[in-house]
Amino acid sequence: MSATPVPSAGITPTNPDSGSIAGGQLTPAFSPLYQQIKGLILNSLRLGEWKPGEAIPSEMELAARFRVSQGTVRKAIDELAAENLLVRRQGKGTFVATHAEQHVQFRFLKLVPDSGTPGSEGPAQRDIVECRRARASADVARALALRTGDPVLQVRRVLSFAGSPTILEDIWLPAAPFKGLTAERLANYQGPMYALFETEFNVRMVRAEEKIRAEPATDGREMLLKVEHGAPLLSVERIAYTYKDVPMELRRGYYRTDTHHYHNTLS
Amino acid sequence: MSATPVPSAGITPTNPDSGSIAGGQLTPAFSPLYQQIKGLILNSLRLGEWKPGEAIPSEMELAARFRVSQGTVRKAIDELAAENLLVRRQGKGTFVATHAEQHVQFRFLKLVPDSGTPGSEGPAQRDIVECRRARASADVARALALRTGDPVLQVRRVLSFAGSPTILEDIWLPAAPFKGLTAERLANYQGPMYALFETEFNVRMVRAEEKIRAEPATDGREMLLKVEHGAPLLSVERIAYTYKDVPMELRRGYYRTDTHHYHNTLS
DNA sequence: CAGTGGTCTAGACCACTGG
DNA sequence: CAGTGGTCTAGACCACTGC
Repeated sequence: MSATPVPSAGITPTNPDSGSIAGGQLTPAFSPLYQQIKGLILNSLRLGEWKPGEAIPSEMELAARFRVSQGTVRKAIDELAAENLLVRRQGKGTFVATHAEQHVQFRFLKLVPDSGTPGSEGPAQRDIVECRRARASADVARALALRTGDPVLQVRRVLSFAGSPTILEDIWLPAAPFKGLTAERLANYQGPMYALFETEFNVRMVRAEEKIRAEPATDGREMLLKVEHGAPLLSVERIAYTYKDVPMELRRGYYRTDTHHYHNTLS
Repeated sequence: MSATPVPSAGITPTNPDSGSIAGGQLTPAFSPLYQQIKGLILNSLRLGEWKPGEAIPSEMELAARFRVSQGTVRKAIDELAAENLLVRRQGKGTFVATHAEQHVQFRFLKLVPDSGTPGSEGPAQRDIVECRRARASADVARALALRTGDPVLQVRRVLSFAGSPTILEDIWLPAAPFKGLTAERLANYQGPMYALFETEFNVRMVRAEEKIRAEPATDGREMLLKVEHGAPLLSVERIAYTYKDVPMELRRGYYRTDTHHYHNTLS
């Protein structure tokens, strides 16, 4: 406990990626130890060393594995938990986040009923309208980092709350990672689509960007949502990403906002 | 440095508010020291001990003042920084967040141009259409935690980007804290409205909730935004809060989304 | 009861800022 | 150069979970 300022062994806090080209970052930035630990944990997550819902090793174990102190591992996990990749549970352990849990059912769905709490209308009814193979158009290809004409899966579905069709979604997925996805498997699965992606295709959606506009109901969408032609709908274009910021889904949603609204918190 | 497990002096980590009724929380929860420190700092912020943009005392000074270790102060400040109430600047100090800074000009405005970066169209043109005293209707009163008929200020303004009217906003403010606010003072002020609130009325907006819907342009809003009657607009209802979760503003915005979109990140 | 995450301390050193 | 926030360690103890 006296003079032993030696950081540790093996890993040193300076210049983790000297000469690396990985992130596209040109700054010769200094990267603290806990960031490197965070990267190592992230790798294990991406490679599936621990599955969604499972516990990862304890902080002490990880500290031993990486030969750093518990506090350093702790800071790495703190950030991963803040990004919703991990979930800490005191007395139990740290778990890989999943979309298949009750209290995070609607983690990526910001549409809530005007009165009542999210989910108070009972479970959403999910109807698959269509599921087919297609070729990526120019925009779809750009959004999914593919090339025009690459094979994609296209899904159209309607979500209904309390019996009323409320959301129409057109979804594009790169064909390769989702090989074997059919309308049946989608229709038979109870629960969030992203939970199915986790269990069946080992694809975990981690982050998403949404562009929101007001648009008139056209092109047959008025039929599926049972609104008048030209009625205003909330258009929500989402690109969802997996761990390494790889886009894995393009989704164009059309929300009725006469009984629901999109809720957002600014801080 | 040997056996001195005594936590500190004065403040103890257990039962900060035993018997308190404040938060509506019935749990006799244990509150860690750093949370109490956070509360003390929050009080100083609310009372204006340090003004927006100013530096707060260094971590060492605060640790001495509260008689805790630097690490404990650090954790408190970490959370306040994560909530955007404070801003850390390495080598310089920790500063009270403000809406008057270049890089946070649009902290609460999520509407961005379809192409280009936020602000790339140059500064927004702000035109005050109206600013008058009124009485709170039932909804306005509920949103602002007032009683129906209480005096409020009502402001209507149009924001234009690149010369095109893009946002129409109706704003309601409780009259008392904003006594002396006039159309002239609003019109003459360059910069975000929330920055004016900080400097002139000592009101700092800290958090906001938005409800977003798609609505047709009616009631003359089509004139001010120069769109056709019935054209879809993004309706953004915002309630903005100051430090103690006190609502201080109700704002109903109508956004044109033909050249811009509301951008949101999910994680 | 052992094991987990959560809190707190004390001290050392590093990176960044500005005079 | 001194002062700030940022990193890292080591060790103690606390709160929570489940056997």
